[in-house]
Amino acid sequence: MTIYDISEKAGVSIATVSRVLNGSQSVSEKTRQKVLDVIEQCGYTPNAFARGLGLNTMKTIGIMCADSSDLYLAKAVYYIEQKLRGHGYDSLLSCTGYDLEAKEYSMNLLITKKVDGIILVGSNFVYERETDNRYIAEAAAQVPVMVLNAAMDTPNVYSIMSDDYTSMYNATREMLAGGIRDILYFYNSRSYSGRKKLAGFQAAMEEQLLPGIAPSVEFYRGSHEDVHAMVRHLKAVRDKGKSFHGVIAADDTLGLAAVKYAAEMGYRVPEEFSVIGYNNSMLACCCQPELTSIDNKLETLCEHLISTLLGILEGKEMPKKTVFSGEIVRRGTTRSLAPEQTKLS
Amino acid sequence: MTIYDISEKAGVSIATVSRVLNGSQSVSEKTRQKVLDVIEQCGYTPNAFARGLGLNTMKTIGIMCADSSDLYLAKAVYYIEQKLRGHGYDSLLSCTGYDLEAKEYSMNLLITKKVDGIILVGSNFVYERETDNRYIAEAAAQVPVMVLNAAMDTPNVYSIMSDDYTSMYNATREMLAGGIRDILYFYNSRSYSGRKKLAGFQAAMEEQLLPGIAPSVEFYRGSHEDVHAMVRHLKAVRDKGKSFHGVIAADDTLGLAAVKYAAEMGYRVPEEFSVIGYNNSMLACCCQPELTSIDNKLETLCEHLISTLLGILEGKEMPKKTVFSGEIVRRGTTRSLAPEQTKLS
DNA sequence: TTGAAAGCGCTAACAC
DNA sequence: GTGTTAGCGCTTTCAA
Repeated sequence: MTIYDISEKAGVSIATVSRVLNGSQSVSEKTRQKVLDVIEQCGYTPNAFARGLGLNTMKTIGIMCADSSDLYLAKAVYYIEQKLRGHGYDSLLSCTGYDLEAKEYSMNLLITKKVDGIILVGSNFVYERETDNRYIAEAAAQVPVMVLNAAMDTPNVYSIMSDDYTSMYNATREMLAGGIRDILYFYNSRSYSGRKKLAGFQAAMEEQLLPGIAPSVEFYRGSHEDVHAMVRHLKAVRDKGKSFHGVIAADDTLGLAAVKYAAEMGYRVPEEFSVIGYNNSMLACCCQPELTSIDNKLETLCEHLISTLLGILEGKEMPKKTVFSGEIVRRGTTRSLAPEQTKLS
Repeated sequence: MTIYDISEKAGVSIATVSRVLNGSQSVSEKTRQKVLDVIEQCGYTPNAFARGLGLNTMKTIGIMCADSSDLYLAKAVYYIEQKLRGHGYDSLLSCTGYDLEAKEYSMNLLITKKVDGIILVGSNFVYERETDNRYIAEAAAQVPVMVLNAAMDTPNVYSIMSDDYTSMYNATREMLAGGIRDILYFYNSRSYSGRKKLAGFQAAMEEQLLPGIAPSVEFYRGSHEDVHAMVRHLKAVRDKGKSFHGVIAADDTLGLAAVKYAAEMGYRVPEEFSVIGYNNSMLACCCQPELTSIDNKLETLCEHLISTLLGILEGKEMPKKTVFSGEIVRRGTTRSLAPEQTKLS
């Protein structure tokens, strides 16, 4: 069933059918009705490939995501897909994993499929070394590239992010204000936002520590889901003699592991041991006591990401970088402070 | 940059370029090299739309998923996307929500986009009423439809599932064998697999209860992520005078809520209160004590789903229905039984 | 308001 | 082994 069949049955030319299909004004009401009737009756739908060929777009956006089963990334993908479809765009999903080569490969595939834009979900796509980000710049030469949670100063690359540095800085200050000095920073990613978070922690710590003393940080390499391995990691740190009574985690899963660790060590939380997580995911409510965590306004970020992208696709000038601030959500793993106490001297 | 440009620069016809592109044998090594050089040098990539139009496929599979931010569904989507891409297929993701109309709409969109097949992730796509499943049958008239975790006896619809009925039946028997009689079944979905699980629970209970006494079941309607609301729901049940010392949950989130509930009520788990969850997700390791849960082998299901789909697309005859059995993973929320005790008299 | 016809860029059947 | 050419099904000038 093609446009020719319809035009024939309706006794008009294919051009007229095409006009009806595309809602052109210059078709008489009578003709339109006749054509619509035939279309309805035949259950005809235009061939998307042919249309794509003519218009050079199939209204599809490529979404790249290292691991869409990660709680946080999955939510982002979900928001993004929903909002895109609300605007008539389809989403081509590509779960790339964390390996650079795989990312480059996926990126090329998406470009080959002629998507109208690419969204990088998660800051792990942006590397520290300029050369490792060339694949993004190359893609951006073809289509607009949106980056969630990371910034890149590259033409046609747009960033939407939360101010992770400041969020972490404030969280650290707050824990310090609560009287905890031996804080361990527990993280599992050296991504763009991972680096910002770490820097925020270090900045706050260095204001308080004696000069020359480095803040404690621990990098966890294992599976992002293996809470037991995270707990083991913390125990190993302790067994090596590094003592800590507070953990600031780059992620709620790590934070939850810290809560479990505290329980296993017999610490009372938050009296003897404090924890702050990141992302304010459902995990924060899954442990006991519940986890204080930083909300980075994911849905807002995604909304802005999409509206920026749509603007670009319409040819509008849009901001290259949009930054929102995060917010600490206090629960049971941190001591509540009197308002004046939250300010450090 | 088109195939014409390449053919011209290489001094051959477009047919030859096309042959090189598609790895045809009947091209002399010399010509092939020349063409490849030009392609490389120009950075040419074939236009996917034109190709799609000619071949009538763009090697794309539509993935429908009510909520890809759900822990379980997200994992399924992840596995499926990975395996598809491993076989050269792209994934068009559509998060439909739980509303029937939205599902019908999304399904049509995917068909319109001319995907090669559709995968329904999660049993909530299959309704109890035959007429509500017409949209699936209609789609299946166009392309193969794969259903994860639900069965449908419809041409061109293929089901891959875990035996939820038996898993739940066994889990319930095991809790009964542990000496708990006042078990509450806590669920939040009347999907296909939701109905099977419920039936498994009821069957096991009815073997033990006095005739005429109905097993306790509670349906939770709230957000799938709101653990607090789930706990409140359980408290409300208790406040209405229904007492229970065991919870079998249709989902780990509900199970985790039951563990929280027990803690808030001051029950010792598992001595005074038992819980079994479902899906064996990371949540099972997030609560204290850790949650006994049923593993339904999601990755295996997804693997078989994909290989079945690929078989169908190659024109092979494939099984309409594939069933795997689940497995109970025992953790801290159930009493461990001596082997002979696990058998009920 | 309508129609004829020229692309869009590729594949594949057929001829050489 | 290589080239010619006819589609694939649509959009969009340009004329009428």
